Amino acid sequence: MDFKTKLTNWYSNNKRDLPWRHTKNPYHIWLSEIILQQTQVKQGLPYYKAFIKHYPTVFELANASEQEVLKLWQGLGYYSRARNLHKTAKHVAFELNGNFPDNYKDLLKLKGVGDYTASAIASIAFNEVSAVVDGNVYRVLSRYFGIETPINSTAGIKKFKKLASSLIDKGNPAMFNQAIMEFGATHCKPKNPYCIVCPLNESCVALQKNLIDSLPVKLKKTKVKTKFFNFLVCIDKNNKTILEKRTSKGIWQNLYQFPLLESHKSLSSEEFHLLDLEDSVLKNLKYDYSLYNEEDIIHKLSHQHLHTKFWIIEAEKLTAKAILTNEIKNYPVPVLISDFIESFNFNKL
DNA sequence: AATTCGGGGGA
DNA sequence: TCCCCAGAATT
Repeated sequence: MDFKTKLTNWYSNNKRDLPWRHTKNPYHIWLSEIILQQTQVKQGLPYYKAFIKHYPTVFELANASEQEVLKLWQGLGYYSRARNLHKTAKHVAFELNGNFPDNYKDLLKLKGVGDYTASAIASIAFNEVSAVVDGNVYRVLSRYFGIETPINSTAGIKKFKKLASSLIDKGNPAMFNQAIMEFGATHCKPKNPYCIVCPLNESCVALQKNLIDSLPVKLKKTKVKTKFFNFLVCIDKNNKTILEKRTSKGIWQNLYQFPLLESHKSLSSEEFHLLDLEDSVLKNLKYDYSLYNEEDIIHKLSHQHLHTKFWIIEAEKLTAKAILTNEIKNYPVPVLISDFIESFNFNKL
């Protein structure tokens, strides 16, 4: 038996029952692939179900507001995926009459669709022979063939795409692509893979050479930066508060938060005045303040550690853009903010 | 070629 | 802690 036969046989006996495996609807396949980018099935599954329920077709998604889409995406991370999802839905619905492109080349033109996702949709929804290369494929192929080229180098990206293309089952590209990914996800795992009972173990180079734990090779990532965030949680006698939209580039674009002031260090309660309050929502306002958390809440992103303090600001009457605190739930917010909102009882004041 | 985008979970 | 996850876009 050759590589693809052993792999697809394993898949037939071991695949998980997942909702997007019961359809060839390009909208459903596309939605699942966007959600699953850099996201484990367990984490993405409830979001997939929620999106299908709220937006049964690409037209409902296209007609939704970006804020509503981001709210439904809240907690999943990489929010550019949600913004691009919405843009592409509008494009498909209004420019392409609701029809997704049906081939790799044209799928690649869609916002948020790169090499992996274009191959995935083309093969799974349209049976095009186009090999996917995701994190699972890198791991399976680097181990089986004993390839030490870094998977995130230009040479590695080309080599593994070419190798996967040479292995794909041209008679059933949809099954082969899903099989190799599923095999990587549940069998040829990063830690403690099931080599003893592996259908490919007789010919796996990494297993023979004891390289399982050192493959795949990956270039080291950049180091994490530390930032100090101070959120101003304003509350007035009318039970109103202030949320601001993050409009600039960077993390959490188009999500909402309490007014934010950054500092160069973690501030104590006595150092509140070190914040640049002149240019903040507190300008020309009488207020009392208190520190909600003495210890920094450290919110860890992949490339930033956010040392966070929440300052409770009580005022007589907030001006301008204040909203009722019971309306907060309508706004998409980062997990850091939603965790605070959950722990802080606005109604007690 | 490197960096920037989140958040959850495993060992 | 560190690493990984059905990667893409930007610099």
